[in-house]
Amino acid sequence: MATIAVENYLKHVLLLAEEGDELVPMGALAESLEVVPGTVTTMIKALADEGLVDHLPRQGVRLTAAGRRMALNVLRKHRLVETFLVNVLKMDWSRVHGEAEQLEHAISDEVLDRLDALLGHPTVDPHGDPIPSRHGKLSSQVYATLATCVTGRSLRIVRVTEQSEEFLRFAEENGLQPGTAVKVTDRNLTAGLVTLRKGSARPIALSVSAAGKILVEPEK
Amino acid sequence: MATIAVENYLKHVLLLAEEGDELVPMGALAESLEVVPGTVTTMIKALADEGLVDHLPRQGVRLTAAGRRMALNVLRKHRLVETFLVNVLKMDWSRVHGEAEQLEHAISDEVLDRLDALLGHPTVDPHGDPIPSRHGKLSSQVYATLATCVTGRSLRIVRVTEQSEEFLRFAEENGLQPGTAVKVTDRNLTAGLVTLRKGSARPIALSVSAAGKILVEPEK
DNA sequence: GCATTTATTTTGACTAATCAAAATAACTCT
DNA sequence: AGAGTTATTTTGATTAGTCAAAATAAATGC
Ligand SMILES: [Mn+2]
Ligand SMILES: [Mn+2]
Ligand SMILES: [Mn+2]
Ligand SMILES: [Mn+2]
Repeated sequence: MATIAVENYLKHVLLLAEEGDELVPMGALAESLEVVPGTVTTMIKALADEGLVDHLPRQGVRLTAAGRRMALNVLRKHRLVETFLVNVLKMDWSRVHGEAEQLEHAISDEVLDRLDALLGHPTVDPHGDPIPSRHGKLSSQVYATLATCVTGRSLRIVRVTEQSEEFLRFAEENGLQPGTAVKVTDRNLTAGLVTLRKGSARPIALSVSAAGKILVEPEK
Repeated sequence: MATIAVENYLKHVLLLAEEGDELVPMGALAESLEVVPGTVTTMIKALADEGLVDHLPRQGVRLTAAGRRMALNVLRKHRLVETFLVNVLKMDWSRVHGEAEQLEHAISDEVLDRLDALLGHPTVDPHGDPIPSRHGKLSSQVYATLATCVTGRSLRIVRVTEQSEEFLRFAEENGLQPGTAVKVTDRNLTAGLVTLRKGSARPIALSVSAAGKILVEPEK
């Protein structure tokens, strides 16, 4: 039986590998899990013995098929729970990440399936993060960001890739949520500033780094 | 921060004390928590140091006010989660106990409040178990059981005090759930048998010990 | 190419929770 | 009251997960 710690390690390896089977450096994993590097080395060696990851000493770690399957199941729980908390319990999208961090380890596969049905089999969570399918398929579509997209064209926000409460609250206050139509009116890389406009409302200014967290697609 | 183990210990002390502040023997706690007695002694001494229980060596254990508050909060989560699983996710009442055993440790007080509102502030769970109020009030009404009630009178089932899947499935198959009207037609204590009737349907025979798990009130 | 910096691993220690088995205290029965 | 039984506590180990700090390997800079 996977413990909570094991589930968290696997999920973080999955997220840090950012689609594809790149090696995740131990330091990145330690940072992401908020533990010291030595702890990660110890734990990863144990997970490697269980056949859940491949550990290339001094290089990094990568999920095995078995590890990936478990990680995707945890991620599916996380994102479906977030969707439930926002859509059904009407919680603020900036607060659900921490809740889901706990609940993802407490929900059985049966409850997961019923939640999925209750929610109408959503494919993305409230932040636009893709929800892995029941059979382990995870959409890996690549989107432009407000820092990299074309300017002047009408775009639709599809995802906000940042879970911090502050950022999400800020985005919400400015109506920058999945589904919103926006247009980048100006981008000054020297100043590190992106200016955009929602419909005919007053323009919004964003740092390039903040803009990079907001993914968009061309409005059809 | 209370760990999962601490929450479980406190909840089991609460349930075993059966309303009132009787001392719970260490052996009963060990049995109920499915750990060996020595483990309970160790853990209870730690909880006593934290001020969550009073430990009278060689006699037993009892919750302090602080411990009772925490235990009631866990129990409230447990029973509201069960209610959610049955009423919203339509799970079978015989399967929700195990799920709630995990979820009770993973949901925050905020989610708890929202679940409570979503469910319409229920006062009992699907088994008829009373749900502690938000402010720590737990109904301790005493009911007759099918093994002790008057015979011949029309009664209403209010609670089934047994969480085993087998028993709950059996009760469900015979329509013996909270809300159902029944009448004890015969009780033979020598044979250990109770016979009852639901409306005009065929009679149902129960052992006295099974009948003792089903609580009833006079039909008004 | 060697010295320095950085990342990773190792070592030793700690905490929470548990068990097995021995020790002890408290009942029970005659 | 003493013997035997039962419940509880103690003692010594074990496992999972963690940190601090020392050791080592790899990469970088000049
Ligand atoms: Mn988590
Ligand atoms: Mn999300
Ligand atoms: Mn529990
Ligand atoms: Mn119940």
